[in-house]
Amino acid sequence: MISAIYIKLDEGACKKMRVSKAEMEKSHERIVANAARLVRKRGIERTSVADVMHEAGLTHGGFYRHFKTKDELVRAAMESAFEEVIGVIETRFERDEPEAAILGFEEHYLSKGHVQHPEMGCPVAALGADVGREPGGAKKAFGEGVKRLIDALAKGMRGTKQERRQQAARELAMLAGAVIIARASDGETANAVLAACRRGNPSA
Amino acid sequence: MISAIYIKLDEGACKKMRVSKAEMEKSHERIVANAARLVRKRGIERTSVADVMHEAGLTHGGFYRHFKTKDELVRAAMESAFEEVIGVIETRFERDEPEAAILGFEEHYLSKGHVQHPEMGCPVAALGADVGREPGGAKKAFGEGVKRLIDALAKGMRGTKQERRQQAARELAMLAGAVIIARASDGETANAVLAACRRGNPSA
DNA sequence: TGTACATCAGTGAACGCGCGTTCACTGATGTAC
DNA sequence: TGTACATCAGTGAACGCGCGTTCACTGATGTAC
Repeated sequence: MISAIYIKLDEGACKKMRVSKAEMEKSHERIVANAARLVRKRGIERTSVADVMHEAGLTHGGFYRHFKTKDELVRAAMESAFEEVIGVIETRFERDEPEAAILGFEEHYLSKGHVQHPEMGCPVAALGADVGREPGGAKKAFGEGVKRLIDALAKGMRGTKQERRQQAARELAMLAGAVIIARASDGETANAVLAACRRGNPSA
Repeated sequence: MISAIYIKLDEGACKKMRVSKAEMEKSHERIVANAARLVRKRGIERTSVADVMHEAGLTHGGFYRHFKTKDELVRAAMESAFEEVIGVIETRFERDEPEAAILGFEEHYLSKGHVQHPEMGCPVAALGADVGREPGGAKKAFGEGVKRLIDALAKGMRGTKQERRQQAARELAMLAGAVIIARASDGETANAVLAACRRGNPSA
């Protein structure tokens, strides 16, 4: 009798077995996409491999068919997040004049929405501090992403190539710094800092 | 014979017992000072209560005579770190003219030394991202610290009180952002961003 | 000032928990014939 | 195209580890008389 019940439960469990290559690729993309979301939301340390796999609709054991270590996943997630934000900038350049595109991006960057939703936001603000404490590999990937982000922003600046790059680097530093401060502060201080960093403000 | 050896070891162990109030206060200060150093170096999550106590010359069990939770320690450490950096600014104001003091502080902030030694540096750059993910209490203390830091910096700015505050907020955001990016990037990108944020640079 | 006793700072073992990673296993997929 | 078999994506239990926190204990400190 007990044995019969056991068998019934076992049949009901409906284990997923080997899937096709195409399905595996989809799984891989889901894992990276969810990791990119979760590491930005909770930070690298507080994002567990098991959580990422669960959000991707899988169980933790299968993780190592896709990545050798958690660190490798983090790098992939970071690169995906940089792609995302650079994509946002480039879409703006396609729609608007360079200067208007940059202004719009900056406004969006300093918005309440971006402050409250790091999971869909800039990896510089969300992961910079975390990556600073990780060993070598992540820093190289992060530096690469920052470089590309600066290059994207530089398109909307004025002056020589070097001047535009420097302007973009300063702008990125200020934007990321402001959002990090806003996320870490009470509402009043957060709003004051965000407002001060907007271009339209009186003493800009 | 074995029993005799056991007793000998036990005597040699020289357990520390209850200490005087003055000594306890010293212990408390050592705990906070080491926590302030370690959380900035390794981040809040990677700093364990046991590590902090060990660095303070104590064992982990005694921690709860000083703080109710790790979170309480983190808040105390944060406040101590803010005191430290605000102290640095005020010392500069005592020695130099306001504008020179600010320029000197900014140069120091963007220096290689500050980038490489977060444990003695600004808590905004070191802890901002971490605090953003902590529950309520820490954010209030952080916001308070940021406000005081902005007020200190505002003394070296020009214009009305509001303009000076806004200028200071923008400056702090840029400085913190630049150092966070520099710490998280490879050497080349790090230097480029730091250089771009220095006042003396050609397109500033 | 001296004595008897309660207090409590600090110790170190122990707790439950979540983590990254490993592993034996399953059975559909992919391939060689 | 059909068959037999090796491969391997995904499962879920298990591992060792470090963490925050608790606890029984120790004996010097602090206090009441």
